[in-house]
Amino acid sequence: MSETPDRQEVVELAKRRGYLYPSFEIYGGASGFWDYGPLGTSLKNEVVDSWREMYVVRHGYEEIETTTVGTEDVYEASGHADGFADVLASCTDCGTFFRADHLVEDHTEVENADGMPKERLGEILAEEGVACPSCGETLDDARVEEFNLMFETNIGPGSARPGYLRPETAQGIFVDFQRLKRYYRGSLPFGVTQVGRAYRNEINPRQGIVRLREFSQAELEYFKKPDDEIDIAPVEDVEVRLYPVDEQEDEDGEPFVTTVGDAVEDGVIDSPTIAYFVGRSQEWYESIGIDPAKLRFRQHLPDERAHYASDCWDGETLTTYGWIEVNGVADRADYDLRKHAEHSGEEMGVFEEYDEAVVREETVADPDMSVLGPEYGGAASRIADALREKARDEPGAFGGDEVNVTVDGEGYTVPVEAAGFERREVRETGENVMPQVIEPSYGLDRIVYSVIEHSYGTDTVEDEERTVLRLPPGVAPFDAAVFPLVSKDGLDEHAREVRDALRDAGLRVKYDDSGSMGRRYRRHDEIGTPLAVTVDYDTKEDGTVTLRDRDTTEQRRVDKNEVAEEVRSVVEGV
RNA sequence: GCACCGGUGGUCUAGUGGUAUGACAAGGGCCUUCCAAGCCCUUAACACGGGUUCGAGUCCCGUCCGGUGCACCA
Repeated sequence: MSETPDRQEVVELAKRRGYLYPSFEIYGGASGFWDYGPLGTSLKNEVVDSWREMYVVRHGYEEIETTTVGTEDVYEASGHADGFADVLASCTDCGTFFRADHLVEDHTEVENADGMPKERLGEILAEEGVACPSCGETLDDARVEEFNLMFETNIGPGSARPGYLRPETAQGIFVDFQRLKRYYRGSLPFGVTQVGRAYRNEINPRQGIVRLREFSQAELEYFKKPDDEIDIAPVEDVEVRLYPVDEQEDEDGEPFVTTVGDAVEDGVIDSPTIAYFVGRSQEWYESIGIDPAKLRFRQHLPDERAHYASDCWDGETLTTYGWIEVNGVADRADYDLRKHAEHSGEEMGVFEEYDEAVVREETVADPDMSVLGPEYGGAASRIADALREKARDEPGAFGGDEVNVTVDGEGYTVPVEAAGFERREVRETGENVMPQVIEPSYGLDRIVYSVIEHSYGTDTVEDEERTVLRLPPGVAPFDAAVFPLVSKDGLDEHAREVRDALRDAGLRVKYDDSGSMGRRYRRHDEIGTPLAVTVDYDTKEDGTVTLRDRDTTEQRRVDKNEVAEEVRSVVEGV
């Protein structure tokens, strides 16, 4: 396990070296908002690139980009408008927050307090003399306020139409589902990804970059038939640390390490598809520098599941903030598509053809209303309905000259010719199914922060302590640094040529000729640059440069014409 | 949101009412043949807004930000 760093030192380094900046710092800042500096942006881009490499490139889960502002309909359908808009009552004596509707329901005769306006809830609390469950003081002067975690805005001038900043990127994919289903030519399963910002107006975010009001998500919505499961074979041997509900509820319960294959076989993870994405997540985390000893997957307890999820496994990393959630693999079932189908009236299902068409016999009645109408007057249409029902359920009743039905306790006898009874063959080639959704969703900011913490370390080089970010070469902000041994005798010009050659080869390179060699090595150790290329007097003689490794500090000589390939083979892990 | 503590150059820091100390870092120059060397010069701070006072980094109030605990986290 990597050492546990001092958070102050990590945050200080991140700010000082250009990884993370508090937003609007010159105006005092605002909690829950952080900017990425040049190095942070580069690191985050590398992390996002490798995420895309995994899902978009290797799995073919193509990426879309949807708006960050959504209309009210979207979030009414998704449940966020209600789910996010709790009425909170805060005790003026001890400051504790409570759900006002829960207080009213639990402590008075009033039922169905959910959805009551805040004014009414406040009145009830005062009238009924409800006491604060925390300190016992009466809540007659409690502050009762609606708090919606979604940022609200207006679409167009005035306040005609409310809009919300999206609280997750997922809804954009669900809302576009009909188009996406046509894009994938109507066949399940398929996956759609999105990377982007989401917004939650947290009550009091205080954990640095771990709890943000504006944050970046990378989400995959994997749409499948109810009994489709991804084959776990590619990840069955991947070792994962799991913390299922049983272990969490058991006093002596502990997370344990197993393989994805065994987790499915032993029924620890019900859904092979969820297990597959847990395995892929594990592999990906290790590739970007998350310490596997500080990584686990914890199953949500039933009462912490989101309103849409039937099962959920969270990836968690151990940081100086404790275990923090960095991703969730949630079984959203058909919740979202069903809700959007209901609210929009649109068909969200996918037509699935059977392997073989099913042919079955159907019995139907098509009553002749020109006979029934004049004969039975006002009862005619109900009699017709009864005939249709009878044709379906009791076809034998149509065998004679007449058929009897009962409507509202009164019997009617109808000539069988008027019933329009028919036996016919029906060929069913398939059915509409509502896709089930498995959603792996990643919190990029927390992941980037975890990578920084897990990479942070100190060691001793030549009796001097140094700070080093042991970032995997593939995600480090710079691929290499280029130094002239001294900035005279033409070595500096030579070094700039080497820099330019590396840049032409598509590598991210920083040139540095300030201070001593040792100082430059330290600078780049601290920001995690994996390799340093030094141009010295021998370069002029034999065309070789030294290539110095960040982690071992070992050096070797490489021909300057081959240095680009050498660097590339390290950063690409070949 | 409540309570307590804190906020001085990029970083760390001295400063108990009289125009802010030092170090490191950074930039320029000299020097320099591979792991924070040396010399010269330079840049650069009292979180913000009020108040008390002849005078406020210092005392008071409010706000913002951070830390810790409580609460919140669909």
